[in-house]
Amino acid sequence: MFAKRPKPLLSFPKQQLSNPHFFFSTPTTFHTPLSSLPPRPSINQTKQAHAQIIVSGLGANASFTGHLLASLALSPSTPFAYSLSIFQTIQYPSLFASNNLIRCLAKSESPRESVVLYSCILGRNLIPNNHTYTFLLQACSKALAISEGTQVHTHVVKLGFCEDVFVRNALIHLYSACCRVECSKRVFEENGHCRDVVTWNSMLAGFVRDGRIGDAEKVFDEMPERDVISWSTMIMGHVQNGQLEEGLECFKEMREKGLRPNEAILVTVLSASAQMGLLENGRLVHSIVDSLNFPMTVSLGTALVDMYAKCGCIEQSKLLFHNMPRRDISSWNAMICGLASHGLGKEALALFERFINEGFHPVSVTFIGVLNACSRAGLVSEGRHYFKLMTEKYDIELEMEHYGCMVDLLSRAGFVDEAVELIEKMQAPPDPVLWATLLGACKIHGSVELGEKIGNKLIKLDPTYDGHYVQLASIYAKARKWEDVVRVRRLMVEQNTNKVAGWSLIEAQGRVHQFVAGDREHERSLEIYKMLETIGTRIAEAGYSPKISSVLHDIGEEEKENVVKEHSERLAIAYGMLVTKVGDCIRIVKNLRVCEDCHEASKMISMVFDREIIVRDYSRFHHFKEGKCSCLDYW
DNA sequence: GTAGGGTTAG
Repeated sequence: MFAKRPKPLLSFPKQQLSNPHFFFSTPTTFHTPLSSLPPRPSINQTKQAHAQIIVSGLGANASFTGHLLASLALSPSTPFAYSLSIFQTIQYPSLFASNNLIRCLAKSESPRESVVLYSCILGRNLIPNNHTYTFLLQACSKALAISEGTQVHTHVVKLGFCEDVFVRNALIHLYSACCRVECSKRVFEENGHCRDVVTWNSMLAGFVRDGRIGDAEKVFDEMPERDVISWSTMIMGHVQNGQLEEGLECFKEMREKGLRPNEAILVTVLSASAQMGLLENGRLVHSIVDSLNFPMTVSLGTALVDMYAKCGCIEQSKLLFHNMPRRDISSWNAMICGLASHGLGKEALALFERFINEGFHPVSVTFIGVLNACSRAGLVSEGRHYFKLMTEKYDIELEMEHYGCMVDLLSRAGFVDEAVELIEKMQAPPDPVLWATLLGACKIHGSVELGEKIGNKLIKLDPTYDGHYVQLASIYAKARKWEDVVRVRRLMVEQNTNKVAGWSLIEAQGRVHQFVAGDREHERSLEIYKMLETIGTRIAEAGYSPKISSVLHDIGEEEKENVVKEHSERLAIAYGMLVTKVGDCIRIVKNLRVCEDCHEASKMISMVFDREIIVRDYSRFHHFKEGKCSCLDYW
């Protein structure tokens, strides 16, 4: 019925699309001579079959040619020009051949063209079928052509394909790809009887893509059957939306059901373990990779390198990196950044040089690793050199993170004026984080005057963030300017700021134990505090005295000591001492930076109890061993 | 005679 319409329903933006006659010009010879096409090994077999068809005189047989197109549509690397040239040899293309050409277009670089071809189908009195719409909607999704897609939807309704599960699924996918998840939901809810696992997965992916994790979970709970794609969508949904624990929990549930994960799931859960610093969990995933005989692909290898580096096992990370059968730029980036986070600056720079010598071209992230490596190891002249190199030689655009590394490097090394100059010369308005970095350096160098200026500026910029008050107050505290400490603290209370609670976690006996300062919630709290006492006595005997300048409160010295003694990482270390064997390494992850006193205490604990303690703080790793820290007190 | 959903890494 559509073919009889004088004008097609669709109003395509023709100026951007091909001439419709292009598709149905019905030439009897090839539009593009076979010999002029560049050789593509992946379609060689199809070409050979094509040649056979021509040689055997079946070139004009529409059925053979239709099948040839169908096979070309299956190959992802077929150049569209080649498929088109075959299509154009058919004098009267059937719907079958036309559908397969739409399918070829859907996979091509110009999927939007498929609507023109569709329009030609209508003009040639061919009646589209369910296959036509599946391919056409797929093409509209790829082109993010919502306007054309919506018009195609009206045709679907008029032609009565609303109950075809393939067409419905393609519609749900189209709307979610074009950020119209409410429309996806409407299609999903209409004809509710007509659903299969793909329908549910498409709706699930739609909510995930839109960040509606709650709705996605509801769909996931309600779906009558789940396949590996349902699980991978849900796990990735959690992880990509920052719900790391939920992602790991979902993975665990999947494993309990006896399902085999795919590579994407494994990479995602490795990433979640890495972000949380959960070494035991990461190791478990690694053992699954091995036991299921997954090949060590670039993605899996990179995820493992990243996980071990972020969980404190830099040696294991290096070993895996060097044994990777193949690496890509991300593998190198992960390794360079990993080395940098462990303070192995020189090693990171040496690896970067090897990377260049092997012919790789660095990207923005590579330089974040390189500049971080310089900053964490105090390599000032190297930092200046690479900062220049990235723009002048590699033409990489400077981003806020690069400035962040440079400001940190310069100001911490004492070149505060140079850092200020760098910020002031920036073309884009500087992120307050840059000033906050400078403020941190002012604390290290005891620059009260500049710190005061920057601190007040930051407080004015964001009066609700407590971090700026804390930093400024600790600058005053270090200078023993208690009146100012009290004033800033009072201001902080008056402004009703949002306090970021500090926490530390430790994995032990298959569980994650998280502590906050002064925490008494843990089931073994009494023993933990007893252990804290023992630790305190033993390290005091060895010559430790508390560094309490980081304590804000205008309280007595003794009380200050108690406050730092109960910092979250002390509680985590004490718990670690309770539950691990003598000589075992204790691994802690915390969300804030290590305070000066805890850093000193950790060094002493490592010596007195002969324990290696590895702390991942907000910005880097600290390996405490035999009374020393890998950061050499430079952090 | 043709079909669909999910790809990770600082």
